[in-house]
Amino acid sequence: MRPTIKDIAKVAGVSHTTVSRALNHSLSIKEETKEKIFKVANQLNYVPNYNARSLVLNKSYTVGLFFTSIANGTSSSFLADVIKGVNVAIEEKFNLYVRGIDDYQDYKLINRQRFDGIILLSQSDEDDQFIQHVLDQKIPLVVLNREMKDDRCVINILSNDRDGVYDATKYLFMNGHRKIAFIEGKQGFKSTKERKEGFLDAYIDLHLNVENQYVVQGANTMQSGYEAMKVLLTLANRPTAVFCSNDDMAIGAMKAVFSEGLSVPSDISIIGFDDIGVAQYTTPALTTVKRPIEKISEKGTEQLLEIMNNELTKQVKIFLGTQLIERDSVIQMRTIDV
Amino acid sequence: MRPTIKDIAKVAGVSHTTVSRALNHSLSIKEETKEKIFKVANQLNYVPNYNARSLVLNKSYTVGLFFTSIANGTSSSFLADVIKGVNVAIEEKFNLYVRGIDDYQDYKLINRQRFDGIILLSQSDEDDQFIQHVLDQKIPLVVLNREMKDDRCVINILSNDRDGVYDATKYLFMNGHRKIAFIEGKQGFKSTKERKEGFLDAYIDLHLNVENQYVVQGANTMQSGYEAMKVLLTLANRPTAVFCSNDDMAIGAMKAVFSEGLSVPSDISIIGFDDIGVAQYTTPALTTVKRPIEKISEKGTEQLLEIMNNELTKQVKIFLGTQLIERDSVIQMRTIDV
DNA sequence: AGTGAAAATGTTCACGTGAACATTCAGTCT
DNA sequence: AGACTGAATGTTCACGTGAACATTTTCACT
Repeated sequence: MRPTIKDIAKVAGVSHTTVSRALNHSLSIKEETKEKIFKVANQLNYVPNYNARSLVLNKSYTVGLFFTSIANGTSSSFLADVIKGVNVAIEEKFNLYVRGIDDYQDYKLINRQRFDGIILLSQSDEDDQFIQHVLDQKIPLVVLNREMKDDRCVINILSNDRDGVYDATKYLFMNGHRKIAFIEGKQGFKSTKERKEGFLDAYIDLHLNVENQYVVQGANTMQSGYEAMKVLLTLANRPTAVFCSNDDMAIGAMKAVFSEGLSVPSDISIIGFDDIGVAQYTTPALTTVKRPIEKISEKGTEQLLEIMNNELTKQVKIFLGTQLIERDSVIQMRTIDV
Repeated sequence: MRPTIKDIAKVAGVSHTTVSRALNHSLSIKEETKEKIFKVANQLNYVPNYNARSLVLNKSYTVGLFFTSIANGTSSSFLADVIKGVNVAIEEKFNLYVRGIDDYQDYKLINRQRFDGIILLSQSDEDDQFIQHVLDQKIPLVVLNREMKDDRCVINILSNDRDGVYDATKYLFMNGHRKIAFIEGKQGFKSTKERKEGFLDAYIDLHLNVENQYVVQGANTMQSGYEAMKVLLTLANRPTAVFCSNDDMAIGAMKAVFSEGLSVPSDISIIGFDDIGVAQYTTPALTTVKRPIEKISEKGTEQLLEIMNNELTKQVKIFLGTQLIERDSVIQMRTIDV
């Protein structure tokens, strides 16, 4: 059996409380005693029992990392980037649990005893129910990636997708494009709505006529991007540029263009969103809007740890800027037909 | 404060042990009492305290999912596929804990009290130290993705990379290629070695002369594939086909070919390994060797749960086959120069 | 040396659960 | 009816830790 503080106490000839205090660096322990206890602890190869500690302190040393869904609509690179970001910032003593909200039948299992804090990568308004549950449980919460409109006490970190799309659309315009199509993301995702709004705002500000047929539904997957582009290519009045709500769909869309014997960007310019790893390795390299998802995750984790330590529940909303990454999938139109 | 079994006991007018027994479906509880207790438990919205339970039962309800490293050398798609696979099979009551081995300074924190079972996606022989630690702790273990040669008690599930590469190399040969180059994976990874061996075996069996300059080092990243291919393209006697140890590098390699104004597959044929999501959306679509990593993860999780429940430590080694996926990045050579 | 205060350590208890052992109860057999 | 049996439930304790409160030790100051 692995040693407990009582075993250490016996060997060191002190009471178990003294050991506890020493290990927790209490100030009222003589330096000498402390050293002795640490020595014994090391000799016995002591490891604290987190379950017992959790029980008495009512802490879990666990941080939950939740996604709206892990199986559906969450791209690999998104999942991986988030996990990497969180891993950078999280302390070793914390366990990191990864799950999709949709894996849960019942939120009962999500409570203070099990989670010291929760990071939610929220993609859909439907997560609100989950968020409410977490808040009810008074579990420190950080919501990333989706803006929380109401004034509930949460840390909210996100990228300004709307502006990102707006700027990208304008960029297409500045390059002479007037017939700009848009491939939407997965229905029900907040980012889908945000990005579409950014696009429409730009369209209006640029005094372009919004043609319904230029807005096509996708589902955030490469396949859906492929299919959506196929539809756009059948149009009599074909667009000269297509904005795809994420890079995965942009990759699918490029494939669709090639499959018709057309070229990117000569025939069709394409812009994506996210700047995933492959984006710079496609041919042509994908012009896209970089969303600092790893940074967001890292920052969010830091904020969460801060709340967990200080117990103060300040409310913060941080927008991390997006950035247009110019690569080779957009061409400058020579003839501008207004 | 959330209710405990003692609160339930008080309301139901029984002892807390009776409540405990009822909730755990003990046979020696009258059906009537049991019903009453469940009713009260539901009314009070009772949720068991896992910390207390863990303390007394010495179980953690936690499964650890470990990677050799999360930040280095593990591709996004690999990470995501594994997590998805595990999530399919794991039961709701278990927490899933994700970390890279290299995030740990000290394995002390990895012990039976914290982990009921561990799934290791092993990529390097250096993981052996970790494996030994886990075995010493008598934590049920499943090692995926890398073959364990010795007879220690583990479940070992993996794909037969060597055969996969062998077959793919032969496929290039059958298509008339004689000058076949090879881009190695990240140094220190077992898969790197396995795949290289498969390649060399094929080379020998096909009576080809192994040219040292045809074997170039990579690091599993797209960038490294790009750079490695650049080197190959400078050779006086340029290869007609290149086998890349993973798809990421294949994507980088393709980019390198294009950047020289050459074409895939007309000038250079390329084969990858893994069959990641984008592989079918590159242009040309990437011919590759499919490795069923999600299946491996799912299967591994099932096996782990089995051991954890039955307590019996059987030893299993399962090879899941790889499969050559013919797409468009390999061309049949017309002139065969032996 | 004696006093008092602060520093250092010890004793006891609680956390929520489940197991071992103890007791009660209902029903059966003589 | 009394003794016995097994089912049903209760009592007590342990798990490992840390907090509250209690006690002892140390040391400065008179």
